[in-house]
Amino acid sequence: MAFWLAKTEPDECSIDDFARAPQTPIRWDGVRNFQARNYLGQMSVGDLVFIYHSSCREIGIAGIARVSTAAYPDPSQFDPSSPYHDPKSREDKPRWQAVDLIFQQRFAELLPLDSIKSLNGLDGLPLMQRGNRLSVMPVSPEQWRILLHASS
DNA sequence: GCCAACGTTGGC
DNA sequence: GCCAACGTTGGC
Repeated sequence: MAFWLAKTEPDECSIDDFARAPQTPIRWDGVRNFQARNYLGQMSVGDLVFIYHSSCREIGIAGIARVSTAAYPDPSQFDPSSPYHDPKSREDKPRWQAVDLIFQQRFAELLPLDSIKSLNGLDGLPLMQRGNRLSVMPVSPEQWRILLHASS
């Protein structure tokens, strides 16, 4: 089993949206960065994903979701009415992928970015680098343990 | 294939 | 709302 971190703007999709319907998978779509897409493609059913709230008042890790469906072509790329539409994508040659995530856990308190930055042992996690824009990233088992421990 | 211009991300 | 960082686009 592998570990990941995925960013989201909570106005769009937050940990509360997962918690509200804990049995209902949410499609993680709209990823339009090649490196992030490649990581999506590496996700397996059962992998755990930190849900990170970005571009909002309380920035940080809000909880955990679980991969319920591995990567498949992101339907929004074919939809001209979607903000994620990509005219370069074709049904027989999709450029972008989505996964389905399902609720796992909501942290009692969000783990703020400030706290994350003060932790030791997270060197190399792209989130730690200033100016980093990667929206889906791998988390090593050790990094996962450190972050999970800091959240409680 | 270089690189300037442009658009987007995301913390502050 | 600002702006630094950085990915993408397009002219050459």
